[in-house]
Amino acid sequence: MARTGRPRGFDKDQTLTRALELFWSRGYGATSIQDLVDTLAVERGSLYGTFGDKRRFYLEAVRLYWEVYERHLTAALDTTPLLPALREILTHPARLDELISDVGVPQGCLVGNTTAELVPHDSEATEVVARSYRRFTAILTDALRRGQAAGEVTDSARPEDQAQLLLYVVQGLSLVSRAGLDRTAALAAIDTAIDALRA
Amino acid sequence: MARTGRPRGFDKDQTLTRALELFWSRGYGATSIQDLVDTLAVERGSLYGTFGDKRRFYLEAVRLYWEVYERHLTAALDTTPLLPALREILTHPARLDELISDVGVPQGCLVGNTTAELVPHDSEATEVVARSYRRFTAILTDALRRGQAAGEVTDSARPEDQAQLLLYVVQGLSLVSRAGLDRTAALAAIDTAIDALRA
DNA sequence: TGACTTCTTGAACGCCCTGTCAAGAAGTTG
DNA sequence: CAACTTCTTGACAGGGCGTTCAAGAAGTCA
Repeated sequence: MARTGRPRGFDKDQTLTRALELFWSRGYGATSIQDLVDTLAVERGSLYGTFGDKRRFYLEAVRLYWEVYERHLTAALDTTPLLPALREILTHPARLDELISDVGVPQGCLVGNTTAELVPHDSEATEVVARSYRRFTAILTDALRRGQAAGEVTDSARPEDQAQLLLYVVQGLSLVSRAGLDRTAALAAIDTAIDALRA
Repeated sequence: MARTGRPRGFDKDQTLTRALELFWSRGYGATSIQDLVDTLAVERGSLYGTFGDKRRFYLEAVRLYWEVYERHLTAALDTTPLLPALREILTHPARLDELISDVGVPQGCLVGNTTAELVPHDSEATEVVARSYRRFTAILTDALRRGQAAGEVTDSARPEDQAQLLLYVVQGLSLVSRAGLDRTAALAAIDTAIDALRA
């Protein structure tokens, strides 16, 4: 029994990455299948055959986005001292190193954008988003715990609570920046947050 | 010359308020004119005649939302001591006293939701949103300056920067809460932020 | 080669959307 | 009353949307 057939004429991962960029810059609703067909140079039927319908396609892109982001996050926090790394993470919430939106403007965090657009109506999207947030706080909690143990981070609050607060800060910055980024003000606010963590 | 005609059969302000609730709970794109017609019990033509097209209608609702919010914000901060009031503001970002969404779930801040959905593509929306953020930071900056002068708030950072950071926190909390609110964790994070402001 | 499987293509379907418009209803004014 | 203005109603147009599908192309396997 032959299990093979005509091979795909495009690279699945690369196509998903480019779709991610488009979804990221335009949002879910404002990105039509036709937009995807035009941008990806893959016909409708092939997209449906490969990725399922639009929603599945989008959610897959969000998962990929988070996967990449989490890798960067973990790598960045695996250093000493911690606070400069944390500052770096807060400073660039709207851009990943490998995935930069096609417009020059910050597009925010795709997970955050998804939260605003699909949550809480879409339960699957809610799961993906909620899990990303849990992962973020878990990773930061670990790092902050190490920071506290090393005497670098203040122990006036629990690492869990500091991490949760930083989630709010990074998502807030990411969102607000879409409306126009005053880089100086943003940096000053971030430094204020970092200073508050200092032991 | 007669300047009058048949009077409107519905209350304009009340209709706008109810439209605001619908837009708030569903978002711009996911709210169809038909939804509005059904919910508001006002026919399409009347809506178009009164509020213009969908975008103008929505932006008017966002302006109203902000107007109400700003009134509450100003009133809440016009008290001593400042920090409890600030805590109250951070605690309830997703609900206004007078405007509560029809679902039990937090729907976030309508300005934040607009930022995610229409900004930066829609320049008029960007203006409305950016101005709301500027007003928020201005009001909080004033309050924090008074708090610093009174010795209640730490002067280890400039009031402007503290205010900007609080904007991020409130917007981040508001957004993240849509994906499911862990009230205990949220409160702990907010207390962490408030404690960091204490002199 | 021929059978089989998978991918590609692009036309077509049905749906819902925003926005318009003409006819009628409901007021005010003189 | 008649003239005038404004609002209401709901059908309608036109377009874009997501999705499907049949026919053909391009591979593998025996």
